[in-house]
Amino acid sequence: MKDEMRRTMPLFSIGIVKSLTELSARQIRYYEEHQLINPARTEGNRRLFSFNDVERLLEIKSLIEKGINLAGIKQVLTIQEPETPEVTYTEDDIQEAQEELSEKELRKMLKNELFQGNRFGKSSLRQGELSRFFH
DNA sequence: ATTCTGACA
DNA sequence: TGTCAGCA
Repeated sequence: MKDEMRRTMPLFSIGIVKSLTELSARQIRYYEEHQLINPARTEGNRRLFSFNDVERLLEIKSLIEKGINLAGIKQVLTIQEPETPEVTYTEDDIQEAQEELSEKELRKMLKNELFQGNRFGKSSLRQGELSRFFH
């Protein structure tokens, strides 16, 4: 599996992204409205975020914390083109990827979290949202 | 239970 | 941005 595929694969619900980024659902949806991210959708219209989306959100968050407004962020981040018919993932692809999500990638994300100044390991991991990713 | 869109005391 | 409504 190519690396690009690994990070564009739609995997996370907005709930997981909320705990991963410490951003509110309101903010995440708002940033999407302004084309800062373009998460995929399930048949039921639920958003599915990729590693790329989460990384972009973390970048957006850090910029917001530095007092930069959306106009400024749009200048910093390359605006993502809405529909990109590049690659299409079947639900089986997504389901399989969510099950095979490696610990290595999670480490990378957790590392990013720490780098961004967030802290896990505590109550931020409600229920077991991420437990299924640990084999 | 969770997420979605629209709206605003 | 928060939050509540009314759906799916």
